[in-house]
Amino acid sequence: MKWNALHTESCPVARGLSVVGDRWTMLVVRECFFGIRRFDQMQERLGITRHVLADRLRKLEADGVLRREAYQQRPPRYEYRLTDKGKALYPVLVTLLDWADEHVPIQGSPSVRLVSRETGNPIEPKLVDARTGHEITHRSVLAQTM
Amino acid sequence: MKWNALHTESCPVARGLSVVGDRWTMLVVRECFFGIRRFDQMQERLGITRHVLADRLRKLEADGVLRREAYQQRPPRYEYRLTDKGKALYPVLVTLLDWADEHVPIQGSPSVRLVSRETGNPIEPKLVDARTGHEITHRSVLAQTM
DNA sequence: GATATAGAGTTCCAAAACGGAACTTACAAT
DNA sequence: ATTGTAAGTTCCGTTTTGGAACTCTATATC
Repeated sequence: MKWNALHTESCPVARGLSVVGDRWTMLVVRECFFGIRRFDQMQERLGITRHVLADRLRKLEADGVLRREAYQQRPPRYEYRLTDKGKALYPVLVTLLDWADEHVPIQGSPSVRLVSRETGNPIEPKLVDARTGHEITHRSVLAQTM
Repeated sequence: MKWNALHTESCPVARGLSVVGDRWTMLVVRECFFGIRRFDQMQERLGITRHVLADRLRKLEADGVLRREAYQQRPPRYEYRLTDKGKALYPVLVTLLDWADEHVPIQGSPSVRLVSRETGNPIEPKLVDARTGHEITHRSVLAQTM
């Protein structure tokens, strides 16, 4: 199976990965959540090659995750912002961050924690069912094809 | 920056992606959650090349996400199972599934829904703070380096 | 006894993606 | 005239991937 064929897969996990499932894409999205909007800034912060960054930005725009906006004319300059679809990736980013923070530690390096913008209190992510409030685990839940 | 350098990055998102951030890895993990444990079965279901699958399984084992276990001697045959670290990836898989189900639709293809194993009721994933129960959004939360 | 099947890989090759560094284009500032 | 800024593009050598065939050990079948 070619990679692009994932786009047409019936499994939503595969379809999701067809958009964000490569080495750099989620890091670009992360930078956007950090408020980084410009090409050069992303390139320097990520250490990604300019070629690959340009390619990822194009794809993310084509997929509707980012929006390309001119912030000046003469010379034309563009910046990238998350669309609503892009912003909806936040839970994916947070669960990944939470998993890695616990399971892919690095000694001596500063860790990251999530805090409430309001209270400053630390936040502990937990995935629940919106209706019942029960935690979602692989034991309590079943994926069902409709 | 080389890909492997991500392992030593301070950002947990980057470290997480150094383990699961490629085209196939999360799909292999998905298969494991579905109960698929054997090489040939994964290869056929995923349509991945055998070469790449062997490589991913090796890496996932090295990273402690999967465990390789002999299920017979003569000839030696192995299967792969999720470790606790691997099982902890479930929320990442679910948030990705949920995002794609809503934002990367495919016309005419069967959708997927999550249901409770107990009640059979549909489940709607929501990421909350375990302490307060408040929903986690990019507006309410701040990532802070410690 | 010869052949087929199973299962977990390995090997080989051509095509695609990636990393690194320099180059382009359009303007502003010194 | 030269330097700086910003968003890319171009070129080239290395890595990774896709695809198909092959290996190796053992059991099952003709």
